[in-house]
Amino acid sequence: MRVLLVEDDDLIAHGIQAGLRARGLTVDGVKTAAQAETTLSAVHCDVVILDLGLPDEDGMSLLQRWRADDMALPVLVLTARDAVEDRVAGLRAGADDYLLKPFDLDELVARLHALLRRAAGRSVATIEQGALRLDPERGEVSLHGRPVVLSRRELALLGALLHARGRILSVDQLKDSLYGFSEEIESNALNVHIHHLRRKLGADLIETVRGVGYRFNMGDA
Amino acid sequence: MRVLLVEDDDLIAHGIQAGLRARGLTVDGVKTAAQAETTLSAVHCDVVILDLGLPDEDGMSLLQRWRADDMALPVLVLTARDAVEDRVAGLRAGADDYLLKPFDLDELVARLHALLRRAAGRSVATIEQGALRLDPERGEVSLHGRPVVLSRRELALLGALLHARGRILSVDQLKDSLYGFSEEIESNALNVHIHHLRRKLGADLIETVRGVGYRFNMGDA
DNA sequence: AGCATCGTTAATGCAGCCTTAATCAAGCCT
DNA sequence: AGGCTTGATTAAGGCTGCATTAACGATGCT
Repeated sequence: MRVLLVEDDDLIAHGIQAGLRARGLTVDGVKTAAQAETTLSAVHCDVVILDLGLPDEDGMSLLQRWRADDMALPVLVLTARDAVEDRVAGLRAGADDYLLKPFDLDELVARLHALLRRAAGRSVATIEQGALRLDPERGEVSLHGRPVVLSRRELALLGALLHARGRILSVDQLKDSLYGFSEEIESNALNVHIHHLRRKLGADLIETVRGVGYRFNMGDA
Repeated sequence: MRVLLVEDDDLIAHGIQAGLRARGLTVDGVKTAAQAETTLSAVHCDVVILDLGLPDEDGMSLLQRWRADDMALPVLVLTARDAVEDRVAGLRAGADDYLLKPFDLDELVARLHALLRRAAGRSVATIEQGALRLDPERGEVSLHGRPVVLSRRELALLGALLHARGRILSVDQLKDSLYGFSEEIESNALNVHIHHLRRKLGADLIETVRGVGYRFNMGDA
C-alpha cells in the first residue's frame, strides 16, 4: 500500500514516514501542494495524508479542488487546530477522515487501514482467500489456521497481490507498490521476495505469467 | 492485432511497446507524423495510438486530415494531463478515445481492446466460435469449457484468424499481423505456429487452402 | 559492541518460447 | 507415374525471462 504524505514540517513528516514504513506501508513524502499534485499525477497511490498547514496553498482548498476534479482517492486530513469548525469544514471539503495533532502513530495507522479497507469495499479488517488469512493492520498472516511470519517486504508484496484480487500485476506495478519514489531498486529483489513468499506459503499461491507479471491464484478455495 | 504507435518520447514509446508486446499485440513505433503517414500507407494496422505532442506536426491537425480523407482506423489519443480542453478538441477532431498522461498500461490495453472490439462490431469482450472461446484482453482461451494455454504467438495467430471471421488469410497477411515492421522473419515459423495451434485446439479448426492461405473453420458448432 | 535478521545485489541455472532447418507427406502437373 | 511444389511434422539451438542461491551490507536489538 502506497501512501502520499503531504506535510511541510520535517520533523513530523519524518516521524510519520518512519512509523508507517516500519509497519510495512510505502510512503512518498512531499512538502507542498504543488508537489502533491505532481506526485499524484505521476504515480499510483492508495491514500493521501494531508496536513492543512501548507506553505503554498491552503490544504482545504487543495482538497476541494481535487474533489471537484473527481479525484476519488481517500484523504486523511491532519490539522493542528483544535477548532471544531475545522473538523466540520474538513469533512465537508471532502476529507474521508481527520486527525488532530498531536496524534498517536498507532491511531494514524489504524485509520489509514480503515480507509484502505473502505476504499476496497471490505468491512472486516482481515482479508481471507482460501486457506490464507491476512490482517494488514497487525501484519499477521495465517495459512490453514497456522500463523506464518512474514517480513515487511513480504507482507507488502502479499498485500499488493491480494489487493489486486487475482488480476495480473507487472513487476513495475509491484515495485510501485513496494517502493516509494525515493527508494527505487535496480536488481531482481522483487523476484527474490516472490521466492520467499512462495517458500513460506506454498508455490502455487502466486502464479507467474511469463512476460507479463504475477498474480495471486484465486482458483482453489 | 497490429498497432501503430506515434510517440516521439523514446522512454514512453519503449514502455508502451514492451507492455503491448507482452500482451500479444504487434506494435510498430514511429516518432513523427510523416513516418506515421508513410507507415499507414504501407502496411495494414488495426488501431493507432497518437501522441499529440509531435515534433513535425501537431497531432490534432494530423488527425483532422486523416478524418477528412476518410481514414476510418480507430485512433486513441494520448495527451498531457492538464489540457482538459484538448480532450474535447481531440474528440471533436475525430479521436475515438483519449488517455491522459501518465496513464496505467493496463488501462491503455483495455481501451485498445475496446476500440478493436467496437471496430469489429462486437459488444462483448470475448469472441466465441463454436466450442472455442477467446478473451483477447486477458489472453485466455477455452475449448469446450476447458482452459487451453496458448503462447504469445499462438494467441496472436488465433486472434487474427478469428478476427477474419472465416475469410482466408494469406501467409503474408498473417505475418503482417504477427510481426511488426522491425521483426520480419525468414523461415516457416508461421507454419510451425499453425501446427502448434492445431495440436492444442484440434486439427479441424484451422483449414488449409492450398496455394492461398489459412482460414478458421466456422462450419462446425 | 556484537549478534541476528532482513533486504539487496549479483551470479548461476533452468525452462519455455520462438525460430530455424531438415525431412516427410500430399497435391498438382505434365 | 514421376517430379515438383506446397504444406506438415519434428528436432535442435538460441534467446529470454524467471527461479534459485549465496554473499554482502544495513539495520535494529540486546
